[in-house]
Amino acid sequence: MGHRCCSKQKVKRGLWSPEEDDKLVKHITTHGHGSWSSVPKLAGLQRCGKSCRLRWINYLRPDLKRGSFTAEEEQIIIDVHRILGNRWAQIAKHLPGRTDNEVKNFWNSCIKKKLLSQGLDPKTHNLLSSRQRASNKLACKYSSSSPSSQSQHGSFTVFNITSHAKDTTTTTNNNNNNNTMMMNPPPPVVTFSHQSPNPNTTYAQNLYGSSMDTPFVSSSSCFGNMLYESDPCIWDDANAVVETFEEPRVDSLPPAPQPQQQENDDKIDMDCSLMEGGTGSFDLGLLESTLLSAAMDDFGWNF
DNA sequence: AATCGACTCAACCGCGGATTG
DNA sequence: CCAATCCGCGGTTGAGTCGAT
Repeated sequence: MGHRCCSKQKVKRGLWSPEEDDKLVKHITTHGHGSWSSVPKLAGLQRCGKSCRLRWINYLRPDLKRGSFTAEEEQIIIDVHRILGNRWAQIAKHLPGRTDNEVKNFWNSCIKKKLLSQGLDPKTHNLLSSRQRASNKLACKYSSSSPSSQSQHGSFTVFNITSHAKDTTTTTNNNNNNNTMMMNPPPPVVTFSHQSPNPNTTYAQNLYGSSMDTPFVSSSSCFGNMLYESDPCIWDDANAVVETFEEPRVDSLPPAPQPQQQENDDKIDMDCSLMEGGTGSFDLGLLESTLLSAAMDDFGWNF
């Protein structure tokens, strides 16, 4: 076995020792990482480049924020995951100081269970069928007694959110003197004002509440045009949604697109339920900034 | 005190896309 | 073009930890 990148070398595996960390930090802070495959040799480490890269990105980077996720961060993860699916690296870009690995772990250990306990499918964010919910009762039971942060903010809603993309011109990049140390540009800052949801309010009511008095198409079209002009393929599916959209009955919610499929198709699809309450309970600012930044990454746009 | 099961999270693996020769 | 290599990503694993019994 062994990594392809370092199959010829004898490499150490497993947890990193403080000495190894020290070597890696010293090397990267003085020389930058350059080519990761050459880092182990230059830094005097018996590790493969891949392992060094991972250690640096997930643990040693100076701009990492340690500690547990805040309620705000958690909400951002849920919202962006709803849009992008399991694109952890993209999601992490909305959380300065957090890594994709951290976000992924947090999702798998906490958020997933919390969504299940809310009767929501963590993949689609849609309401689980009664059968699925029944099979998840165990998870609910677990989750309700979970010591995780949920107790701090009670039940949450994916929808009762307002968000505003803020000034994105503020830059935090202070590593200009070493381009190998450059961090990602700061993501759009997104703020939320949480509303305390009524725990008795059903998901479906949130999703297609009677407040939706603005036609779906018009509420989304301004945003749609923006991306459509840039890349029509993004909106292939969305158009399909628009064409087939009709106000669903509570018991026949349309399935949200599967994140996996989205990835395979390399498209950014949008769940029509996302457009719920086009009149305001979901602020398009977040959606806009998220999709736009994802699109910029996917298509290599630079402004 | 010992055991066990659940949970967390750092690290690894394999894959696919990009780059290079 | 094509093969080799590099890089980044998402999925998975397993050692360590913690709480319940």
